[in-house]
Amino acid sequence: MNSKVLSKPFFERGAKIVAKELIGRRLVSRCGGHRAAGIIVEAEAYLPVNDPACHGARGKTKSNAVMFGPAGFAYVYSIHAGHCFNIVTGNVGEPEAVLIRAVEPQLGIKTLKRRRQNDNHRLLTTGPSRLCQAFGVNREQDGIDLTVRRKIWLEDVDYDGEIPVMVSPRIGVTSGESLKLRFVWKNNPYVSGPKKWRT
DNA sequence: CCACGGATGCGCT
DNA sequence: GCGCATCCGTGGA
Repeated sequence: MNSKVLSKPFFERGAKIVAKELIGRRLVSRCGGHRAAGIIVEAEAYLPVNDPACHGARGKTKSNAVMFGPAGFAYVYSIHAGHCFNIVTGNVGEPEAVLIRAVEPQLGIKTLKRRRQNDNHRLLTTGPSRLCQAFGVNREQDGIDLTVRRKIWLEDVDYDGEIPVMVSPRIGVTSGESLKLRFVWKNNPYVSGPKKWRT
């Protein structure tokens, strides 16, 4: 067991730097009694100030309350016909988070395929809603602690060289489009979005 | 109670 | 690349 769980101090920083540094780390899920893991290849930052796309921008509500709490907790919300998985960052009282948009499947492929009812490897965890479905994440995980090995957690991963990270505008946001807050593992096949924002 | 829209996904062209 | 199915939280009546 040489894998290190990412702890509070890692997340108690700005969403932008956390999003960038999460590229290449490992996401592990034990939700639903089955183990699944993947390498994060795409993440977006949502900022506490000057970011109209952030859910916390128009104040605290029952469903986004976790965003205003301490870092290192899960903020899960439903959208369209699925869910999105976020990690709260920064200070208490300031709504900021990192949205995990895609991972490269690593462990529990059979589980991922069954939950997704799809054999296409690229469609298992590419996109925030697909990722949640594959990893068994739903609103029941809203507010859980991500810094302990319980339901979901994140682990450090060792690499020989630098990870090639590319920056782009965020996907699907209708406000704050000019902000370059999306980070991807350059040329990784499991990154979502238009090709010009993957390479 | 009901209308509305969104950090989406799928199927079809 | 594009249209539309789908669904739940939110806010106004």
